[in-house]
Amino acid sequence: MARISEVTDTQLLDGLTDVFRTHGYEGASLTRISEATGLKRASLYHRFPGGKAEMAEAVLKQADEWLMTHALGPLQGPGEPHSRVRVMSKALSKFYGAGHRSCLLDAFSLGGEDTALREHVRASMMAWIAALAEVIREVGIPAREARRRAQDAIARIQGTLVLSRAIGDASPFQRTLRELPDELLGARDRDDS
Amino acid sequence: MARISEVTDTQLLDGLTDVFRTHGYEGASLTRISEATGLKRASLYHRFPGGKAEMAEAVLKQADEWLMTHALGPLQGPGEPHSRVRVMSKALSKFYGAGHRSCLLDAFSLGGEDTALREHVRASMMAWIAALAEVIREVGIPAREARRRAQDAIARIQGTLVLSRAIGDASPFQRTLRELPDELLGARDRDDS
DNA sequence: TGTGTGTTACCGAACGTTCGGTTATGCTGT
DNA sequence: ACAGCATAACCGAACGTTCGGTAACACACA
Repeated sequence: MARISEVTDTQLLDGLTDVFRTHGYEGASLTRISEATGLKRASLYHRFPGGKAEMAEAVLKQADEWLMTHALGPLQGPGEPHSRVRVMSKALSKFYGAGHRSCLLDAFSLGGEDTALREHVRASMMAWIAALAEVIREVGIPAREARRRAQDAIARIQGTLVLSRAIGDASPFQRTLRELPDELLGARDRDDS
Repeated sequence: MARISEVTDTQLLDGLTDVFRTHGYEGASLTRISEATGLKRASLYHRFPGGKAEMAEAVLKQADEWLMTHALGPLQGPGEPHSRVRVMSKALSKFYGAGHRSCLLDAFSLGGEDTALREHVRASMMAWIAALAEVIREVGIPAREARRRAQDAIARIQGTLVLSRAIGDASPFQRTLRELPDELLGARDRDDS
C-alpha cells in the first residue's frame, strides 16, 4: 500500500452516481465528474482505466447491488409480506432521494447507440422485474398476474420519478411508494390483458 | 420573396424532434441535428437565430400543439367517453411510435440547470394533467379522484415508456394504452391517499 | 422584355471553448 | 528506496456559434 487516497471509493462512486443520474451518460462530462468527486480528470483515469464507460458500469453495478441488498433482499426474507414491501418502499425512498433524484436506468437508456451499458441497463431492469414478481407469486398470486403487477409497479415508480422531476414536486412519487404494498399484494385484480 | 426552402419546416422539426427525444438536450449535438435534418450547422442558425435553445423550444411547442389537437382535443369533444379515450390512446400510440420513442418531457427534464426549457416542460406536463383530469371529472368523478387518476395515468405512460425503452420491448407501453380507458373512467376506486 | 437590386436560403470555414483521453512529474507514507 | 497516487500540462477532436459569401428567386424600373 501507499498513500491513502484523498478521495475514498465511496465518495468517488457517490459523486459519479450523482452526476450520471442527473445528466445522463452523454451529459456527464469529465469536468462535471471531476468537480463532483474532487478528483482531477487524469486521476479519474487512474481509478477507471476504461474511462467514462467503466465509470458508468461501476455506478450501475453498485446501484444493482444496493438495490438487491436493501430493497429486494428484505423482500424475500421472513416477516409479513406487507411489512416486507414497506421495508422496500423505505429503501426506494432513500435510493431516489424521496423522489428528487432520477433513476439511472432512465438516464442511461437515453441515447441511441447499442453499447454494453445499454445491455447492462436491460439486464438490471429485467432482474428487478423478476425479483419483484417472485415475491408476489410467493403470496399465492399466479405467475402471470404476478409478473404483470411487478411490471406495473416498476412502471409506476419510473413514471412518477419522471413526473415528479418534470413538475418539480416529489409528491406523486411519494404517493406511489405509499400505495405500493396494496398495489403489489392486494386482493383486487384488474381486467385481463 | 426568394428561393423556396429545400428543407421544409416539417422535415426540419421532425428531424429535430427525433434527435432531441432520443438523445436529450445535452446529447443532441448540432452535428447530429445537422445529419438528421439535412441542413448544415450554419444553416440551422438561419432558421433558429436563438440556436439550440430555440430549436428545443420549437420542438416542445410543436409537441404541445400536436398533443392538444390529436389527443386532448378529441377527449373533450362529443361521443361516448370510453371511445373518446380510445381515440386518445391511438393518438398517443402514434406519437410515441407504439412505445419505441421516448417522451420529450422525460428527455428535456434531465440535466440540472434551471432554464426556460425546464419551465416549459413543467407547464406542458401540468397542462396535460389538467386536461386529462377535466374529462374524467366530466363523467361524474369527483375532482380530487379525477386529478389522482390523471396523474396515475400519465405516470404509467411515462413509466412504461422508460421501461419499454430500457428492456427494448414496447409491449408494456402497449398494454398501458389498451387499459387506459378503464383506468381513467372505470368505476373501481382505490384506497384513499 | 430585359436588367438591376433586394431578399431569402444555404453553406464553407473558422471562432473560442470544452470534450474525452494521455503523458510526464512529482509528492506521500511505509 | 520505492511503490502508489494525484496533478499540471497537453493532445486532437468535437462542441455551439459566428461570419462572409453564393446561389436562387421576386419585384421595380427601363
